[in-house]
Amino acid sequence: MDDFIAAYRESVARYARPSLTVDLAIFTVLDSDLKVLLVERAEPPFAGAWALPGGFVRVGDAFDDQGESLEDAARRELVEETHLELQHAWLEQVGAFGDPGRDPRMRIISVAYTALVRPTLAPLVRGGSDAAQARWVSLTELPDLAFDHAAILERARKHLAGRLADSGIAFELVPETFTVAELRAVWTAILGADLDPGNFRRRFRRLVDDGVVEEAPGRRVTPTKPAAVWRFVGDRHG
Amino acid sequence: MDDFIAAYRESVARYARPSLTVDLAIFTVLDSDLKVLLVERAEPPFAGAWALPGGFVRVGDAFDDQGESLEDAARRELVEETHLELQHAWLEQVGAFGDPGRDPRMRIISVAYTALVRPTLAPLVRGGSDAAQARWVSLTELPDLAFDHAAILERARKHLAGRLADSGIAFELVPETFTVAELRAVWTAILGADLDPGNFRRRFRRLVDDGVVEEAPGRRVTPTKPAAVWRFVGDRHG
DNA sequence: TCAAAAGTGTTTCTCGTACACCCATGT
DNA sequence: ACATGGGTGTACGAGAAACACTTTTGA
Repeated sequence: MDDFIAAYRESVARYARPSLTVDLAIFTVLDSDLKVLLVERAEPPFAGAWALPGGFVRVGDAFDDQGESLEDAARRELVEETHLELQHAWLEQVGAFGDPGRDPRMRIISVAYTALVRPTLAPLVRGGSDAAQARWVSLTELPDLAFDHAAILERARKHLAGRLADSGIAFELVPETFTVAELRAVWTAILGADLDPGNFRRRFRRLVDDGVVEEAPGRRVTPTKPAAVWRFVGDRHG
Repeated sequence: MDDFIAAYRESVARYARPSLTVDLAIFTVLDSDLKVLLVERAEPPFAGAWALPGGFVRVGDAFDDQGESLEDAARRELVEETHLELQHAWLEQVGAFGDPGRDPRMRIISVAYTALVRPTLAPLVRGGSDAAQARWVSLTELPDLAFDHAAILERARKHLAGRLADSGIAFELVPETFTVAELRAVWTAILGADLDPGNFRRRFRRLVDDGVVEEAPGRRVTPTKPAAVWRFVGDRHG
């Protein structure tokens, strides 16, 4: 069997190989507005331009160590680029982007991931070592992005919107306890469209009936009538 | 600028590169049953086992030629593996699969695509040159698959089901002209659940009202009451 | 005339949408 | 007391689901 493997490594080696990266569309919601984490590139190509954080995947060819998985690479980059404890943050693959010419240096395949960061943690991101700076940018005021990152970001945003209704991702973007209005703000930010407060409340009540959320002690301090506070029940990765 | 590129090709070359393939989940509907095209592997690893058709992506590092795009590679494999004129078949990316160890030879990243073949063409597939044989296999009687192709196939099937309602893919799996019952058979095959004939007919009528389908001349020859025949209007890639 | 499938109608329930309205509270 | 946002009620319509029913054909 090892003979076969050795022989085939030889034969397969004839095919040229691309470089492999992961790029991350890391979202949060601040001020009822969907924002994405961008880094300013310090080095060419596209030095000085804004880009999605990302990096090369650690790849090996040893029989017993072929390197890290794509998702592990994405999580590693997520932690490195934010300097936060986000090992358990929600993260999902968006797809592969590999058009020739997308990186002028060489053929690079990028596997894109989307991740979510709680707004309570969002202000604490410090930026990675290899990037000049990192910044939360509203999707409504995006600068020109390096490479094909504008396309990646657009696909990531659609991916997120598509998963909103049938997964618990909205709960990833509110504090541990939250009000109905706060959750609705997340939905409107992701969908980019207003939702009727009354109708949203009814959907919310269904979640309560199903045991998905439960009332939490305490109330929000507000300049007006204080809203009830709720908590998400169960693992957030529905 | 070329200096930069040269310098960075050098620096980036430090990162090991994986091999890159595309794998295809090619579906059709035969006898009201969703089937996928499998090939019997002629060579190790997994010689003799069934697998999804696929192959290496042509990758280059020349400044002016970085090789073919992922989708081009998928289309090329689609034609090569079926020996049919399917350059314009419906085809969509499912995602990237790159777990270490998924191929025992070496680190290989596979970008999975789903494609659809019209049932009228399905019996004509001859199989690729590198595979022992190709066969349409019902999803209900799948053999063990090579590599992680079982996982890829499952994701592809879900991708298909998710796109059924909001895209015109069902029309890709019926002849140019079709009856309501034939289209319903495609839906039930993809969803794996029965649909009420009456309710489906009403949904269908809505499509007629919206101008998505129109009546076509002729009737089906059947042993019983002949059904009206319809035609899809507009480009099929909604 | 009979089976089989095409095609229609009806009833019920759920859910989205729009919108009016009451209620509680901090200022 | 009053503005503000929390929270409730209602009415309409689209559409899913279940199912009975009529119609049209070939055998």
